[in-house]
Amino acid sequence: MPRVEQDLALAVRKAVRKAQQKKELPRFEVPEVPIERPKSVEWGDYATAVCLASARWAKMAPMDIAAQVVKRFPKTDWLAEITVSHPGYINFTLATGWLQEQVEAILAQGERYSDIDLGQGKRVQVEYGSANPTGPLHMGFGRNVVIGDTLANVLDAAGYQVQREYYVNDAGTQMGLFAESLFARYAQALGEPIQLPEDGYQGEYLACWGQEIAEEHGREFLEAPREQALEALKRIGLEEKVLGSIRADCEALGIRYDNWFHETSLYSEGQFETTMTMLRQRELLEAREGAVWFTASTLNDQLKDEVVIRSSGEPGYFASDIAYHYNKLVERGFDWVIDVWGADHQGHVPRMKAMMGALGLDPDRLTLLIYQLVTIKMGGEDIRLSKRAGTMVELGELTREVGADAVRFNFLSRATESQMEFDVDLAKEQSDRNPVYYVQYAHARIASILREAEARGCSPTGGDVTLLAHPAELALIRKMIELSAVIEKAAVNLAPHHLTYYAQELATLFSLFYRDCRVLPRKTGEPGVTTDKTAARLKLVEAVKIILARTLDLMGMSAPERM
RNA sequence: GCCCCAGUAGCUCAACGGAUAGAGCGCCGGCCUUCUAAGCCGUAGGUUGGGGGUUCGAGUCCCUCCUGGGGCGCCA
Repeated sequence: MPRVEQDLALAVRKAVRKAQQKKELPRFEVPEVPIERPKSVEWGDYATAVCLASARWAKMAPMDIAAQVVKRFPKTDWLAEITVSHPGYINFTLATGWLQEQVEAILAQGERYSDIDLGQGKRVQVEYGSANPTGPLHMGFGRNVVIGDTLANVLDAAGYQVQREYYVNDAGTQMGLFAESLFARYAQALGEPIQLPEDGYQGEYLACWGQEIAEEHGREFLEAPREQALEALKRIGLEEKVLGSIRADCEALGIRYDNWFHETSLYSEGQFETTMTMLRQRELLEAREGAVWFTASTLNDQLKDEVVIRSSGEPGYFASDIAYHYNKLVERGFDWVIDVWGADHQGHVPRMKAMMGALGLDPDRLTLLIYQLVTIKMGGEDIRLSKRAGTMVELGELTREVGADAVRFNFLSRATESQMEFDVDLAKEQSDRNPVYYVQYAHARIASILREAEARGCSPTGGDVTLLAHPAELALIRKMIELSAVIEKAAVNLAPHHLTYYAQELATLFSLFYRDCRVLPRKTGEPGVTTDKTAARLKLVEAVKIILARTLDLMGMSAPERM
């Protein structure tokens, strides 16, 4: 895996020091050396503005500093040209030979060519999904699971050891309400005139599940004591119905999990007691108004105190979150924990950070990744989603109608901090023109070329990559080596949306190559392509297939051989 | 009232503090006897919500105002 940016930054730093030793530059502290990709080819493959930033410390014109740095730049075989341009940039152009070698390197290293070692094996847990388990996932949660799953892929590629977790909130009042609602639907299915609780879950899905349970179990739960019946329905509803549907929806979208963590286990295994004791010892708990409070206001006057144990004796959600995160960071010892949360939970972030401090943990070990909520447009109207009111579009339904790859791409192509509108009608209607198909089409075309090559007996074996000198070929190679930088950017900023843009750019460059450079000899007439060039281009095309497939894989999408 | 996020082309959205702000969709016009036309080429479209400031340099950082979304519960 090439680390061009890092090598360049180091070399620039070295050159400045050398020039300073030779008294060609005055002594000054070298600032961070930013390496960027210029927008125009006339500025080379990479550029740095470090001389512009240094000008005020060096008390010299940026152009003059740049000239001195270039003079002392260490010799390398992978750079062809180093130039200076106004108002003081240093521009670097990669050697053609080095670029061509990367094709061989990609073929040799395969899909892991672009992986980096940013994480150095650190153990990170990404928790995503984790909706209240009281019904099927709605569309809005698609954004949550797609961001989380893709981020996990990216961090894995960036050298972290990743665990993917779903937190099942199977304790608390919402579950109780769910059980009562399900009981009512079950009873109604058997002809009993039992009303839904006032704040109960109204969704159609509960009526279906009630019906199913009535068919499977008959009047069993009507005859049982109410408490016992509610417990049984809660268990059946949660394990069989809710989690069953969530697992199915995730699977349909290609969302993977390594672990499903049940909230109730925090109580049954003593985790909850342990953390409460810790907080008590640190004098952060206070009994007041019949409840027990976490006195966050003593830690930070921006914060309000928070109830941890309600006057009913039941722990509140914040209490279980403390225990849960203690479990992740201390008991299970993850170096870093990332929770993917919707913007409706943002108010919870400062409390969680304060809680980390209260437990004596470094707050940076916990990242709360907040994504802005999705607004749904259907039939030209904005729809408000509410599971309890039953107005929802189910994620599974969306996946069936629009297709998993298109759904993922749609949710993925926006930065997490920007609001997005999902126009369901447009997504269905335009599924053929969705950019995801553009990327997949490029992959399918490559597969087609390779099939055709085999049928005609053309082979890449012995292909000489130094024949790959056409501008379209070199542009493709340049884009391929960029994937490492994209993975890094996505991992550092927790911004998986960069992948979608990269994928489109790579596909575009392949399309241009396809237009300008024939791979296989023409069947009839001339001019054709020499055998040498065919072999070299087959190597290039195979490499592109690897990088494109890897990019699609990181986004959790399929790389079709035919379309 | 206080806190968080956003405001960029007709629409949906990009842009590590860097050079001339970019894509897709949509509009209009071209290109299939040749490896997949789900493709390619061309045209049009912008005072980056308004106003100040910091900086060699601001869509990006700071202040302020306006607009939209979210939060401020013994729900999660």
